[in-house]
Amino acid sequence: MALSTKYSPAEVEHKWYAYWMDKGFFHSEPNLNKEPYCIVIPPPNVTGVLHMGHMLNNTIQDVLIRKARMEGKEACWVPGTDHASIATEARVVAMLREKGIKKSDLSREEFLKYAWEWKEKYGGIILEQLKKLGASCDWQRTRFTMEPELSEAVIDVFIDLYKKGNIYRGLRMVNWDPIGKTALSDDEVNYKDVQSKLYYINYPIEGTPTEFVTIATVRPETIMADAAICINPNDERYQHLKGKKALIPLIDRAIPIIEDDYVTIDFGTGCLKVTPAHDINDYELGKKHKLEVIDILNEDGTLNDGATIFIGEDRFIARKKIVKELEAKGYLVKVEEYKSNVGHSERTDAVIEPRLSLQWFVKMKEITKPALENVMNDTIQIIPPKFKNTYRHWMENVRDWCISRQLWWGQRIPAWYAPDGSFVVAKTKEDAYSQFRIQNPEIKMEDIRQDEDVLDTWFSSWLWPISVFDGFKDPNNKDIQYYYPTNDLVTAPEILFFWVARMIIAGYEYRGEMPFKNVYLTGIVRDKLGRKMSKSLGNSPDPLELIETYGADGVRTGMLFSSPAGNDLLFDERLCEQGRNFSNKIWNAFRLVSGWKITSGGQPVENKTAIIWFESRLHQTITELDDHFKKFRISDALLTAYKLVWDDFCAWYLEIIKPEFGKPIDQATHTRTVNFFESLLKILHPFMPFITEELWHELGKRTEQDCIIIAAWPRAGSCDTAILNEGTTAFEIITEIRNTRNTKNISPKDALKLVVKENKSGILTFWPIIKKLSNLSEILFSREKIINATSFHIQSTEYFIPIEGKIDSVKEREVILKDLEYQKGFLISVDKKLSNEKFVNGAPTLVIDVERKKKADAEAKIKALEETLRNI
RNA sequence: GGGAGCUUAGCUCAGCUGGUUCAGAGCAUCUGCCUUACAAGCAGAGGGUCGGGGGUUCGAACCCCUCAGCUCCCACCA
Repeated sequence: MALSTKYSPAEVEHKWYAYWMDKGFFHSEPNLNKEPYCIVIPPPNVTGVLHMGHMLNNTIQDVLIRKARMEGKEACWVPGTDHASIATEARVVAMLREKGIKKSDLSREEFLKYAWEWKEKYGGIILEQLKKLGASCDWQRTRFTMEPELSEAVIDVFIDLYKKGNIYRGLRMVNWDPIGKTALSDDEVNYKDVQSKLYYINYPIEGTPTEFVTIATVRPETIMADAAICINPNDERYQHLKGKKALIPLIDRAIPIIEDDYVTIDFGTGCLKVTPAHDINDYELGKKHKLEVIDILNEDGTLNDGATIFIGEDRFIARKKIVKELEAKGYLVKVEEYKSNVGHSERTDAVIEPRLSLQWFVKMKEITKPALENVMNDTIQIIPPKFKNTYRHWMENVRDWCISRQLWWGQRIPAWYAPDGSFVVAKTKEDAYSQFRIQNPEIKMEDIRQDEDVLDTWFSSWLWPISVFDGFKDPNNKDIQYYYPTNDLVTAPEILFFWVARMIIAGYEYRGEMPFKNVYLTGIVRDKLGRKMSKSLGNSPDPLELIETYGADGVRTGMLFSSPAGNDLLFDERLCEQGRNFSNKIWNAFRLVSGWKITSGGQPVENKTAIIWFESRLHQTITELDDHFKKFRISDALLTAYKLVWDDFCAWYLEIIKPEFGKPIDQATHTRTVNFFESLLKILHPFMPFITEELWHELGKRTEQDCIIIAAWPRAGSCDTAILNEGTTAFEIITEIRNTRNTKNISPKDALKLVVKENKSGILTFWPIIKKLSNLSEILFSREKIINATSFHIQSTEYFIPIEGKIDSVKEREVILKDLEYQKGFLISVDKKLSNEKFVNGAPTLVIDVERKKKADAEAKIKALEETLRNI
């Protein structure tokens, strides 16, 4: 059956993925005879579906793991998902709402039952999608951050940190998400520029109702929570107000006018309303001046009784109503447009409300020390290194980490409370009970209740590189001893602090060792206009559709064609098209090679040369590839392989050895060519796993286990630079001849004669190749003048192509004169350099030798050109 | 406000220690080809004052200063 000229990936991909799984090639167990290589996946949210960021990220990881596997390492890629407490809980709440169930009507247990059901049903989608991409994860090791063993680890770590005094409970201003109804850590808040309004409001002075103090605020709905007006003590304008009181409009509550140089004189009106319950800075100011904290908001962002007016209204509706009333009663002075930076919840996008509450915190100062040190001294390497500074900046200014969340989906905080409010931290209620009994022998088991809150998701994912290993708590556990520390971590720079930094902290805290050696930070995938790909913009292509259109190999190569580490990737679907075209090119090269009949006849001399030449190119390229990989230049590695296959193998090598149509190829050349093809497939396999596996099996008879996925990565051998240089010259000659045909309108079918103007003819072993690829009838070597010929120069050698009647001597002269002019100019600049004493004294001899050679070459070429000119 | 980075061909980007013809690659473009592996292709070609200015150096895309534009991270002054 004739093979189609188009490669169709769809049928191949499913087949090989299933085969690899079936043969257990993805699975890894500790093997002391082999060097381990381990990657843990950045666990995607259980709520997630595959997006372009995942595609990039996981393609890179798969390239690395496949390369390691081929290098004979015990390659282990641990997959899994993250329970993502806020995001998942929000999904489940939404799902319940659709069913007409309110979360508030459910008990904790009932809700969690729904949540687990949801997770079982939808939680694995993304992992299934990764398989389509070809991700060679060890699926037997799939982990979930909330499975029992991992959850237990989280609780143990909490208790341990508490005992060490690194976890505490405290009343703090936290970022409150009124939609999620939970506290967020600082990192979960996104600040966005929002066009808002600055309201200037008059507060009457107590006792002198005609006198006012004007403040400016963007949040007029919080005036009922005001505890003071603050002025700068040095502000000349307000000296008369010192010691007086102001009345809050609408509610007429008197508040003191205080002084603090925190207030900027020339900002706004120079008067600041102080609202300790609803602003972080005001809270600090309030503490300093011992002001009353008046909380007027409920946890869902509506006004509470403390507000005394507009009770029950949403904060933003209340704002409008209050403004209206202030205006009606004459308190509103003016309104200005104002751009302010407003915090939004990363998960729900709600406007963050600073809120005072009791939360749990991790003290960061001490435990971050080894994590900072070992990144700065490159024990852990961050690629690209520019992120080291960002990392250091964060680590040096890190604040305590708020880890409690007012949610149900997650690991519940192991703190237990007695009716009197005292608490203990314990793994079980029984433990807590016995601890309480020491203080209070009267206490009853049923009086003890557990903290309602759960832990921040990152408090579980920071243990991921440790907790993914079975039985990791056992000090003699083989898995963790063998695989830890893992090798490379590939992730997006966005989660450098959320996750990467915290994993490093936990790694040193709990294993005394780094969790991974290298952190490779990918870029952010943007569209070709530079916008971040997002659902709301609708500018992100569906990865699965892309795979369907271009094949997984095509999409993988498309992603990698332009993704230097840490630089954003402007994704263009055309890159995938290029990847698909490359698959097709490989496919067609295979069609050519597989279609040949083999003869036992002799090997043409040009084939011998071609084989020596290509072998050198191959080895040279493998050396380059290994270097690129070592430096995590994945994109460069791919491009290097791409050029080797397309240019060197297909365009040169195959064209040289290709027999005339219908004629057979000699056995020796065929065997070597198949070997070369196999090496190329191996080099390509990490990037394009499917087509390479398919062709690997097409190219030879294979046993069941003989798959390219575990074939040995080619070793770089010696490389004959002399032959490579000869090849380069030969290809230049061929290109010049083809160019001559193009410009002179000579058909490739008309044979030409080439005259080389030199007496030494034996240097280049490539003459037969030149003859074949440029369709020459003969090649002559002569010092004689050649008439009626066009010519070109390669280095200082001149070549003639006699073409009767096609010579335009005026044009020929022009071309040569132009070249001559350039060469003369070049010679002058070289001469100038060489006659510069400082250069000759200052530059290394190697550089000077090069300049001397340049001079000699230029002189020879000028001489040759001048001679040609005389002959035209 | 603090920090980091970017600016090289129409586009996306390499350029690693200042020195080989160093001004590169891929894509796109143009010209000619459906030539028996491939038009998802083949053979050629054109295209750049390395953001502007200044300096250091025998020598600068690369080091320093300065100006301009862009991006990201951190902080959150009402």
